[in-house]
Amino acid sequence: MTVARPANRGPGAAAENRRALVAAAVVVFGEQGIDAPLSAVARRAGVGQGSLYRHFPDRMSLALAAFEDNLAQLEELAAQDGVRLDALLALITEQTIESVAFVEIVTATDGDERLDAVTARVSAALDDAVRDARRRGALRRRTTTAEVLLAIGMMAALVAKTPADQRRVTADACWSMLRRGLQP
Amino acid sequence: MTVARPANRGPGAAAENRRALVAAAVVVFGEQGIDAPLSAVARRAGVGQGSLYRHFPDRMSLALAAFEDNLAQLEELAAQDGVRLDALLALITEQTIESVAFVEIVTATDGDERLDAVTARVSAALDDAVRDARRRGALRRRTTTAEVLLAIGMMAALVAKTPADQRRVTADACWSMLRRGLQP
Amino acid sequence: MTVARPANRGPGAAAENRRALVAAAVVVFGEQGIDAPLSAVARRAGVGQGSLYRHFPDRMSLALAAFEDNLAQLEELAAQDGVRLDALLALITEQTIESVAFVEIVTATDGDERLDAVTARVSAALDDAVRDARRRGALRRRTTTAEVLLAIGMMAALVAKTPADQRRVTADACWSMLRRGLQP
Amino acid sequence: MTVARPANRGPGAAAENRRALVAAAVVVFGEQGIDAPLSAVARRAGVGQGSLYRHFPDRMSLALAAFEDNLAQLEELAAQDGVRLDALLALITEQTIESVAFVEIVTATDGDERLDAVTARVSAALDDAVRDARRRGALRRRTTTAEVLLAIGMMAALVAKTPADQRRVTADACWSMLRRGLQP
DNA sequence: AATGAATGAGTATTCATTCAT
DNA sequence: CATGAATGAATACTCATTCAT
Repeated sequence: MTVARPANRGPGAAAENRRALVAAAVVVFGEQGIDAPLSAVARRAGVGQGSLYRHFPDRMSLALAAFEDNLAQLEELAAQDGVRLDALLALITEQTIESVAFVEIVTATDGDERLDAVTARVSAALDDAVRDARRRGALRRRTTTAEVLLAIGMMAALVAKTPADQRRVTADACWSMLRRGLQP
Repeated sequence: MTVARPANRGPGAAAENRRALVAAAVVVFGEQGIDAPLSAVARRAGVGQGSLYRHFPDRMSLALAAFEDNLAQLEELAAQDGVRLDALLALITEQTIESVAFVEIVTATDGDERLDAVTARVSAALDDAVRDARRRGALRRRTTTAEVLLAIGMMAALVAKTPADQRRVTADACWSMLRRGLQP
Repeated sequence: MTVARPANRGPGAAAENRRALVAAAVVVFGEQGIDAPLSAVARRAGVGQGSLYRHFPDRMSLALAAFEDNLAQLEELAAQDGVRLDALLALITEQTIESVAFVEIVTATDGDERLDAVTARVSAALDDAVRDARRRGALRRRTTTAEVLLAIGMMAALVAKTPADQRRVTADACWSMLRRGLQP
Repeated sequence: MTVARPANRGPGAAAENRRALVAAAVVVFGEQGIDAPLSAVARRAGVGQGSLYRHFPDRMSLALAAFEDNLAQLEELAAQDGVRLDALLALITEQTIESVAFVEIVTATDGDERLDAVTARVSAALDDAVRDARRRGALRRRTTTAEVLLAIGMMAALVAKTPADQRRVTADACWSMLRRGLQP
């Protein structure tokens, strides 16, 4: 007895599925955190579980794809002329507030090397602005990008544990203290 | 369906069981975080599931018991004459390094009021030292205990996400920046 | 290490405990039905689990004791001069409405012989009134007590499945039909 | 911790699984009542727990599916020309005798609206026959379908509490009295 | 290459019953 | 004889992952 099979949109749907999965992951991870059920992502994407696994063999690869957008935005902003460090930090803060998972991923503990790559990209995106801020006297002499990343990490880690409706306030309070720690 | 019953060490084992459960919880939560399976705690304590639930009706009550020791230590230290804020922060940092779960609890998001009590106790333990530090000029004028708690929160949140073997280094780096943010 | 043991009121408390257990059972079974946790009964009675088991080795023996009162009331009423069947049925109906468990026990399916004894007592309590009702022409000729018990059983079984706040209405509706079935 | 995976008969097994689950539910619920462990149903169906939950997200949906057959039979019979109320009641009685759970469901107390739908279907199935019986003088004037349902409810509630081997006798006795209550 | 059903291990929680004190 | 803690079996439910079609 053959069971009614729903539409199999065929190979052509591959790219479309991938996009849908990423979009769904952004939302689901953003709402429920990085431990959200993958089935929820697949469901929201309107895509079979199997396809999810084909495109993204593990949770991390899906998460990375989901937040590639954030990274790209950051890099794009960083590439603009005369962008100040504050603007970049503001963007990162915004992204953090919007999605718990973004932080959970970036500060994840698994020895996954793909994460190192992410950190490297963020670091690279900040590098110029850090140097510029140092020159302008907005940062203490000898402040490294790593230190700025540390500050970001602290803010983000705390904001991630904060109920959504208080995140912005918390983030502001964090920066208010951290900025004094970074300034000359 | 009555089955052979294993040893029932009797009510006399109650206190011992409780201790064993708390000890197990310290280890298990410390290693796996606050979401660790309760069955793992029971197993490690060598105690039946039912006994765990009798002693600690929910996860939070077990967690609180597990970290009561930390709080007590903190309060004891705070009660000593002439204790400086740095010493208290050092103790908290040490506790954080030793157990992920401690932070997860303290910074937990659930509206559990027992957590507010914990925060209140930490706050109370720091209060005198904060005032003293302000007077000594070790803190900026008008720095509140709440701000100190914020700093602790950031440090702890980040350390909690750091692999065990790098926690101390990370904690030091955090404080190095946070201290500048707190000082005049 | 000796654990603090709460009051052991000693053997003298036996009778008192028994009474407390029965009273608690009436309430708990009445509210939650015959499958209520025995621990709830012990707790409400303020008596140890062990004592419960000593007095009542199984659920049924506790249940029977709990509803002995109902039976006694019925027998008492039945013993009065000139009592009509209707009065007895009204009492039984009232008891049914008040406690689901009463029915659950009386109509229980287990081959427990103690239940047969209960049925026999109810039957005996009704016998005279049934005979009288037949004589008065309030029951069809040849109506047996067993038939009356059947009617009671149907009413009770249905009422037992009815939400508490609709039991009285349901009971009335039942009797309204059943009475036509019993009358000449 | 990936373990050896047993046969996955594939999606083709879906319909077959569903059927097996329903069949198992009929038996298990019929034997043990509506509170039977769902795991017992899954086991008897030779189907994974997860599949059970996929097909039937809650106990009630499984139960309804299990007794859909009974309803369908009833509706089919009701649709035939010139069917008498007695025939419908006989069928219902037969179904009741065969499965405790059928009654437990139909007379269930939860406010589940799906149950109201079932009651409505039974009611609809009886309506014509009730009207006809009234016309033929087989029912008292003004007897409503609701009253007939009440009679069914009483019979069923009692039969459900009767040991399997005495159900038929009990059911006959019930109807014998109830019929007098329904007739002119 | 897509689909979505199948699978069962894992976890939380409850409760009847036993037994040391 | 009372006490109440101990025990673990039983059950509901979820979800990561596999795989027939």
